Amino acid sequence: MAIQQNIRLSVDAVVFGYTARESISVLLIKRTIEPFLHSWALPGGFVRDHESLEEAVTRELQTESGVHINYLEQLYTFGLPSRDPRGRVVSVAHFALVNPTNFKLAASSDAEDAGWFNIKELPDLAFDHAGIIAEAVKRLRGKIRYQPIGFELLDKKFPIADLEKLYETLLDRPIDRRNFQKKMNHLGILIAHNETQKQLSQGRPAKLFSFNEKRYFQLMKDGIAFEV
Amino acid sequence: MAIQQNIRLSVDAVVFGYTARESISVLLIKRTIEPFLHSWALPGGFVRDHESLEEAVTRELQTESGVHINYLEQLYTFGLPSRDPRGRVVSVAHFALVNPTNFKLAASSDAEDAGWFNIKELPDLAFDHAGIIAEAVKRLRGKIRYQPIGFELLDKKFPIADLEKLYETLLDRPIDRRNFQKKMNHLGILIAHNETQKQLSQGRPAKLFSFNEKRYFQLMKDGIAFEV
DNA sequence: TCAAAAGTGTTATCGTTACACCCATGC
DNA sequence: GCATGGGTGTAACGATAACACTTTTGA
Repeated sequence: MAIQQNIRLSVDAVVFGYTARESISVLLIKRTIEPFLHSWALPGGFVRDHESLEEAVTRELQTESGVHINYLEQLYTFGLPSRDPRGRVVSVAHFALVNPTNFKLAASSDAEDAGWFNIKELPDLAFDHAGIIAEAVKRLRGKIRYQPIGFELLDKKFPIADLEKLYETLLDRPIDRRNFQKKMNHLGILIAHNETQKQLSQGRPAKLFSFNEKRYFQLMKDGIAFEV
Repeated sequence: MAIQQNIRLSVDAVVFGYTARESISVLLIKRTIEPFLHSWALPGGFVRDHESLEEAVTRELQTESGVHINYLEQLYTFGLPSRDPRGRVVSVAHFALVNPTNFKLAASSDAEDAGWFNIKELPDLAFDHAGIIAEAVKRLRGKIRYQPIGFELLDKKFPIADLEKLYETLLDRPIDRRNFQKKMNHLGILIAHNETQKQLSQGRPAKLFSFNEKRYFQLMKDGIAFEV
């Protein structure tokens, strides 16, 4: 009953990182093989016979860039027959969040180079990867409406302004500091610490906060009604 | 540069239908081939070399059951190496909505039988299809929080109570009729008609409504903040 | 002492919830 | 005329939005 198929399966990952200075960035790697040799592309590769999709993504991310993944979920499967010039390759795209300050990017064997690109200044990309990133950005922007966000992207302790800037970037509009703070307090996901940020600029030093993980993950499951 | 892979790709569809009497049901077909011969399973099958994933689902649904699809989106890709006893089969599951009154189910060549099953009374299912349905139900319940729902499931004209029952079923709790109506009016997605429902039970005949499609699809894109 | 960023509270508005009586129909 | 389901409004409450002055620090 074997059905002859000529379809190969790959995985790709859209890895988002965030820093208050650099805003939201995507991890890209420079290809070392044809097609699209020397083009920027999403990290990813072919799935092996005995590994799950998630194992495949994790392996590829490890070997291509050395990131520490904080969050990983499936995004969408891209299967147009024409998306890869080598023939039929269906790719299961994934969505990942990392904190870029937690590790050094390491372009290794499979990648000529690896780097962060602001989502508003992406280079030309291999295959349909620009479309995949567009979907991932949609997902990220969408998440904000029904899940808390930030834990996987920010440092363990952070000034509340960092979180606010993250929301402002994703929503692409200004937010009232006071109301934002009130709402976060109301959600109960922030824990205040008696520490202030080491000074990196002028102005009053900011108190540091961390997430109440229990409450955070509870709300992540239950969903929130949160319009900033 | 060909990489030898022994993975086959299939598609499956979780098709939801709704009637005020029968509540939310899933379309299942009875398998005519091994493995899981004579078991109930989701409609689906292998993707052909030159068709897109969506084409593959549509084709399978057509040949296996003859449904009229009103809405189709990708759900999730299931890729555990052990999910199919025949070997490695990765399945891209889809999520579909139909109005069961629009057509007659037709079990054809590929299916011994086809039928609707209430999501609370599912039979034993082939492969990991029970898990796939569970994911689809989650998606359906989730949608209600950020998208209008009903257009693809209900008749063109319907009494508002049908829509309310749909929400009550998905939310699994009672809803206040008056507040529900006010909220729907506020959203502006309902158009009242000067017709009443043909009597099928005792009581005052209900006014019929239809959806304001333009507004409906606008809100579907923009998202809604809607807590019933 | 000035510039920069952080901390903080009140009011008005809007949306949500809770709740009960009357109306049209079939039996 | 009674049982069944449909149609409709108001008041209390809670959440959201708008808005400005004071504090701490570095230069």
